[in-house]
Amino acid sequence: MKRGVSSPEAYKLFHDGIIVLSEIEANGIKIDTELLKSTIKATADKVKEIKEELQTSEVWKVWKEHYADKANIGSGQQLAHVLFDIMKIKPVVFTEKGSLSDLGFGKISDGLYYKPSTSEKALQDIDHPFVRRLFDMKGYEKVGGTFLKGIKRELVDGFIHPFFDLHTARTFRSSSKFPNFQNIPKRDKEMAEAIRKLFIPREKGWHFWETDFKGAEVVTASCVTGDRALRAYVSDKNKDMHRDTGGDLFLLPKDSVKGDLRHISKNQFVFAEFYGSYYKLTAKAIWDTICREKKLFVPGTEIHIKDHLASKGISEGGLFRHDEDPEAGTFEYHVKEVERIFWHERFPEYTKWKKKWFEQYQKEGGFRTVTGFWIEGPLTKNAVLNYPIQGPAFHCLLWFLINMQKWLRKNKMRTKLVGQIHDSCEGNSPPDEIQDVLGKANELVTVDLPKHFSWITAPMSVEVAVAPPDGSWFDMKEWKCFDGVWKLAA
DNA sequence: GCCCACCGCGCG
DNA sequence: AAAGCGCGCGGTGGGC
Repeated sequence: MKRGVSSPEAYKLFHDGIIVLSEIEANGIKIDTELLKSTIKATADKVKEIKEELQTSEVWKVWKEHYADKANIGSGQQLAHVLFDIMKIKPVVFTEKGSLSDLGFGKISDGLYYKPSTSEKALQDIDHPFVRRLFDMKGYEKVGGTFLKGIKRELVDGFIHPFFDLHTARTFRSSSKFPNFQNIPKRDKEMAEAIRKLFIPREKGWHFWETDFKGAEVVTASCVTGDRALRAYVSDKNKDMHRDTGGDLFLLPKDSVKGDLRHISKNQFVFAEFYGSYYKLTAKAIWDTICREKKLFVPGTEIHIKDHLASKGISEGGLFRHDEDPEAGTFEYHVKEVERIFWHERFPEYTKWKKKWFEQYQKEGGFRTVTGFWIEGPLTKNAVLNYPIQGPAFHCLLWFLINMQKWLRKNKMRTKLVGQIHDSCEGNSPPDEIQDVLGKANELVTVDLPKHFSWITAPMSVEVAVAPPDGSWFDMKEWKCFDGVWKLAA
């Protein structure tokens, strides 16, 4: 295939893909409008209640004295001034862009200074009731202002019809808007419940369901890079790279790494490294976490992980300065070694691929994904190494949507696809179709997909979640297949 | 009143 | 040299 042009296969995937996405848009997704109304009210009340409470605080008094009728509790700039100038709290995190002669922290160049950040993460160590409560309020404002308001605005006859675009993402992923269906709260349980309860099956007695690709990007990375160790990890359910890497990070036997420690290893080291982070950033994030969390114990004991590391000679985090080498005996120094093991001993073939792939990009000015898309132009190194994985992982889902829709039509099913989130598909089914639909989903992913994409050289699998009849998106529980019958996993 | 950059934050 | 990838959206605040 000619460089500079996407392949006919890539074109066909997006051609068929945009049609199925338009059908999903037209289907739309049903909203519990009565619950929407009451949730909007409850959220607004909560915001009002907390705001009034905040306005009785000493901090607000100071704030008011300085800004008078210009005082705005939603202004980050004002908050920064109150906390860091008036109250003399020492800022530790700064925003990306500078400001001309602003607050005078950390000079960038003449007259240009970094601004202290007022994000929740930046302020998490300020143990002040006003600050804590302020972020409670911001949470409810986010729910009400972005999600509830967005749903209400787009409501048509009790349905919303989020758009799914294929022309915006540089990686050849999709995006969604009006409202964005791909950023509905999930991790924060209270937020998740407030919003996901609103999404209900389109007909009485039907199921709301979701199929997810298991580890979509990791499996794709193993195929794209050809790293055999990574392929072994995603192919064998008894192997676990987050656990093994956690053993290195926390100086524990691999078998003992589970729960929170595994979670930290996975999200703050393994995934961060795959996205191109490096030891100073990952070490700092992990050290901050273990200093903050009082209940992080060596599994099966009451020894805090920090004390455990101290017993191994690591009692300092380090300076985490990008212009200085870490000092021996610090956590930063230790993570540097864990990083070396990760890339040079655990995944050496991935490392070779990264080097080769980036050099190839520098020579050609572009590259082609395994799915045939041509990507070119000025890109950062991390982008060059991430795009060829992020795109194809989504293309697996897009192929799934196309072929699921084809099968539904051919068999005159009543089941409807109602949404898509990068590696998951949401649908609604009558009870008499749910078994066939889940069976077909499983077959498409495990059998048909690897036949279609010859680059898939590691097993793809689905995870399935289903709500009881009339249950909402929030009410879904994991289902598994037992002797050919899909049912509640537990 | 409109536009824009920036920040912050929700998701994968 | 770069330093965590990809999105959409709401609010603030400055400029016109």
